[in-house]
Amino acid sequence: MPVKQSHFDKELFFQALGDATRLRLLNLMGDQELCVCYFVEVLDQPQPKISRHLAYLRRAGIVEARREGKWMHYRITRPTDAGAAQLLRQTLAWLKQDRVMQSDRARLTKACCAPAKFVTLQSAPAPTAFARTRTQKAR
Amino acid sequence: MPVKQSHFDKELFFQALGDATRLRLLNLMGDQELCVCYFVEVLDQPQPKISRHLAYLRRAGIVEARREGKWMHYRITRPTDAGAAQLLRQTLAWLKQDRVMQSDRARLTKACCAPAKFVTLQSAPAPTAFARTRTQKAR
DNA sequence: CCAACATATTCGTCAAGGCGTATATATAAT
DNA sequence: ATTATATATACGCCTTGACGAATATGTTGG
Repeated sequence: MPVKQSHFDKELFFQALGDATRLRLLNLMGDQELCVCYFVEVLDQPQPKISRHLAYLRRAGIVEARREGKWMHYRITRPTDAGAAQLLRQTLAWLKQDRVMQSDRARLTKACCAPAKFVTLQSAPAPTAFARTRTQKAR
Repeated sequence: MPVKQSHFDKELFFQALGDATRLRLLNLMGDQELCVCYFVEVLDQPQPKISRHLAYLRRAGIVEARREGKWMHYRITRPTDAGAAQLLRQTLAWLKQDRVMQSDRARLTKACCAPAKFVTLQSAPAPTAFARTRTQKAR
């Protein structure tokens, strides 16, 4: 007898990927957890817009959020569906080849290594990947 | 010096995949060329609806069309962008695991092997994959 | 409690796109 | 030419979702 397959919504999955801002957000997250303020800073877009797109990705089951004090950290989730997981991985790899995505990542690195230069990031928590390279201002 | 990358529209690509009907159409095409009337028959949806979705896929550069007399044959195109091509291939493989997609394929096989049973398909050209298995009614 | 800060949500507006219905176009057959 | 057949497009209606602006929520520190 066949195994009851979890009904993964492929339509919703692709719709979530069908927006340039959301693709840029996913590219920035990549493998590391990121705080909202970094998205706002790096993409230079209004904070409500960023939050709305993150909420969309969350509803689609592509990202998860974790609260740490005032800050919200978003990270990419491995979808329950194996096919979706593989497609997502491959999509992220695809994005890395994109010019715009590369420069986004470059700006993120800059912001993470020298956040004091950005007024809005002075007290932001550093992403884990960069945590060791800076003095820890946030608890 | 870097090679000038063709600006493949990833947003449009994913949007094209973000619709259940279009996914079903792509699944039916798979690797073979198909005539519009088969889509209409197998999916049991109004013909204008099918045509509109095929037009969408065409605009997105995912399928190509070929006219043969009164009939239009649609087939999946290999996208110019290598990453998109791989994602598309993988998506098609993913679809094959889906219940609905499997039953769609089963109905297609039925329609192709015994089209005389379907009034609307009596004079339809058989897909190439099935051409040898039937008497050729269409030129 | 209150102020400051980070983030989320709401609201009104607008464009994209899905649908059914009707109609137009293209080709073939008579 | 006319008619039938296959497919495409146009129209009106409706929903989704993207946006900016304003406001609400949640958390920390005084």
